[in-house]
Amino acid sequence: MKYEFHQIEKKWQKIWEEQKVNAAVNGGDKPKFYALVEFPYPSGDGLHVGHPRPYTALDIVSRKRRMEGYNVLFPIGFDAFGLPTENFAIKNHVHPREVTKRNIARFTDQLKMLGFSFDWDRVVDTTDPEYYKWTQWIFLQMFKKGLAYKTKMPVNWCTSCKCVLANEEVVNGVCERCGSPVVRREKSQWMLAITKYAQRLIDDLDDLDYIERVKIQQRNWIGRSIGAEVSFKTTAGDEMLIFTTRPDTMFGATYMVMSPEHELLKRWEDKLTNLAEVKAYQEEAARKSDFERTEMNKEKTGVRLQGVAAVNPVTGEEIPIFISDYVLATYGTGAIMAVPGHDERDWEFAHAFDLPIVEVVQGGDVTKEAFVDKDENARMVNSGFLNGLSVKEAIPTMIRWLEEKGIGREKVNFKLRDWVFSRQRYWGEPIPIINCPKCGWVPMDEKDLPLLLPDVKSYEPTDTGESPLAHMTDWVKCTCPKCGGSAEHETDTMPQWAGSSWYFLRYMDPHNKEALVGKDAIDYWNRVDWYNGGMEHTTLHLLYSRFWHKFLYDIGVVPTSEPYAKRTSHGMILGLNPRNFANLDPAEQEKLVAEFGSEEGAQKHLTEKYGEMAEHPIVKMSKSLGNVVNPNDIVNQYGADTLRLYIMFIGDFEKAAPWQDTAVKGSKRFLDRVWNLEQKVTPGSAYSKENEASIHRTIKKVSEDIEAMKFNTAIAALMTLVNEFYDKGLNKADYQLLLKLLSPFTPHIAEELWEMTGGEGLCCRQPWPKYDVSKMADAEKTIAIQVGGKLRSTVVLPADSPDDAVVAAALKDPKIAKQMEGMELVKSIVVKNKLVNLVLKPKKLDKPQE
RNA sequence: GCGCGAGUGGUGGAAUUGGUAGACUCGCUAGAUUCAGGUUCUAGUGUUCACUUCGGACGUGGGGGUUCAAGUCCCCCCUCGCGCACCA
Repeated sequence: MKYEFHQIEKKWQKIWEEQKVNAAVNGGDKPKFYALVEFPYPSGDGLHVGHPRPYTALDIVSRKRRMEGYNVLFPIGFDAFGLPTENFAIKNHVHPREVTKRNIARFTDQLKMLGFSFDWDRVVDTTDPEYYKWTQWIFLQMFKKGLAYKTKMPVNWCTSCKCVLANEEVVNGVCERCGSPVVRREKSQWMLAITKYAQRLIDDLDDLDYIERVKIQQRNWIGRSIGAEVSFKTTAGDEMLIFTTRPDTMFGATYMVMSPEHELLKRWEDKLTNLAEVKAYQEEAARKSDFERTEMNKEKTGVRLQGVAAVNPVTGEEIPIFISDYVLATYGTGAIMAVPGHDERDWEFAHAFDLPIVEVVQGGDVTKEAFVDKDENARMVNSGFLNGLSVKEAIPTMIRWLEEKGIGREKVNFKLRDWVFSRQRYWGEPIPIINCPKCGWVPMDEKDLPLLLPDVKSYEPTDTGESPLAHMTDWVKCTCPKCGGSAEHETDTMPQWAGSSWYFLRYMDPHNKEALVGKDAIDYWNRVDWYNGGMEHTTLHLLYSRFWHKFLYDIGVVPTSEPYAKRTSHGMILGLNPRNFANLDPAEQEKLVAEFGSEEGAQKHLTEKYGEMAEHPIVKMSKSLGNVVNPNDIVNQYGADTLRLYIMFIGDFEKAAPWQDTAVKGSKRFLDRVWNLEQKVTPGSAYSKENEASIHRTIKKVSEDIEAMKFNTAIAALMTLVNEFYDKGLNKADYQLLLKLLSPFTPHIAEELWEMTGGEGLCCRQPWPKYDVSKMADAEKTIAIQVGGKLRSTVVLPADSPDDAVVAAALKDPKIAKQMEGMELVKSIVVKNKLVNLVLKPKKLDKPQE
């Protein structure tokens, strides 16, 4: 019989669905396990081969857990609000809802085709009013607690999406999504006060089982620094507040700098004698995009304020104030004390403007460069009452002094900014807030939720920055819930990150009409046990959802302050670059070499033709390069099991890996061999003697590797086992063991062969095999014999042979005997069951050789 | 610049309480089977010298070091990827 994967896969997918083998139950005696993968954005392109990598990984874990007796919740859903759908809808004159429906249907088919063991009765769709009702509800709770507020502020404006972006969505000054330039605009926006949770978001990372690089990235993003806030008197009469991490260096503060946007500047207008110059600089700074402002190695520019100066509180000296765009309005207080001796930027600025540089910490040469080491043991100089103290002592001494004088205090500062939460687009959750001319911003009544998205004729974004909803006068007009007067709905919508910030809770209780999640359900499932997702979400979705969860914890909705016990991350699937010489077909290569003289010449030609990108043999998959792999094609050609196997075998799960079409057939070949192996099976209800040790070793290896996400080596171990079965023969018990181990990876073929060999019930419902360490060891061991650390021979000995027996056997070995000629044994090292190393030295000759 | 990670055959990648480097694939070579096939099987495949045999030398980005023994530990250097980036 042939391995007819198409039929087999359809057959078992149907049976699993009918028998609901993957349904999670809310409650029961089994231990619970909640495995989560990031739900997809249902794009018009359908699934690409990147999707199945994390899905297959947690599918394997989930299937193994079920076999181990867990009640497993492994759900899937769709994060379906967002710009691509809206843009597609605009271009093709279809309603985004229709587009979304079609895309979800397509994704569902594709996901089912791959045999993932999702519980399809728990599918969540963020654009479903029954779902976004609760997204809106959470927003209302945040509003009521003062965590959601509207404020006028400079925002990131994407010139192409015509929409504001959160800081997290701006990458190198361009839009994370479309790559267009981002400019600064003054706009009134809804904000979420994530900064109020900054401390907890950092501290609580310590107890979580996240891979380290995720923790590090979140810590860096939140960016906590400890220092002091100090107010400096000015000659204008008011005070200038600054933040510094180096209060110890205050005696070295020879000037001040504030950002061009600083609010004090407005108040000082009548005192500034060079106001025109100041204004010109402000305008110049405002015109620059984020990218221009943050370009590295930038020359320091600025303007000295004439007419106002500050007073250094420790030295009592009057020092000048500058404005410069190297000081950011959005960090700290938007102003700094400049210590050019001990800060690189200040040093550069001081040099450019010929300002005095004072050394206050010993250890460098401040005439040559800033000495920035925060060496705790370095001594203070030129620092009045701090002189002679170490940096370590000087910091608290200075803070105490500032507190006594009432002009400063210890202060923790964060890089994290509040979250810009409104978008001027159509396809998102409407913000359930009403603008009343009398009462201001008023929350909608909870019982009026969901606030439905209206059907609009045109959802094109506008250049004015107004939401498309603003044109829907009927929808906009409403009555104020507070005073009953006429009022207006907020017309901005929520960002795409809103719906995904709590979706994992909805899976626990997806059909609940009374609450976002029922108490029984949340008490039972508690939180996600294992969450796998992309590194690109570390400072976006992962951070946002932790924030929302902490809020929900604070208002008593969820029982845990953290949503995910464990977080792992997969590497990207890359593609071969068809424009790189190495990836051309041989005929093409030959032709180019003939034409350009050499491979280097040929590559140079390709680089000239296509640009620098052609230099890289492995690149991201992209439509424009035509190297995108569609999982449907692989399934059609080889079957879902082969795709699943290959995508897990491709390499280290956490690292990026290039898709190679030719390598896929190795996985197919393996499954063919598993299939054909059935012909060789002899009767037997216990593991055969000759395979027993290998079987126990393989069970251990596969079990442990799945937990460690080392799927590639787990599969290699299974391949080795199959190779051994071909060599040594196998019985039915051996074969069925193989099928059980294979079942999480390639469930369809495992199920079919299980049935063919007369296995009872379903393979996926068998208990996960156990291993016995005492049965893993071979009776005989191959011992390596080294001389001076170099392998010279091997010898086969009974397991656990005593050291002296090993040495004796080694010395008897003919190859070793040859090595021993003219030498004597100095010492020998034996590593049990592994090797013996003989250390030799030349024999002293008793009599001269003839 | 700072942080994190990584450099191993023709290729994807194994192997770190230091203990036989290259498991398991792809590719390639030879043979067999089939013979229109992207089929299957057997043997081989790090480089190199010897090649009649035994075998020898070298080999994990480069250079030092520790050790009976180093891909693994220590010091210096180079390259690449990712993240952050004037954060006071």
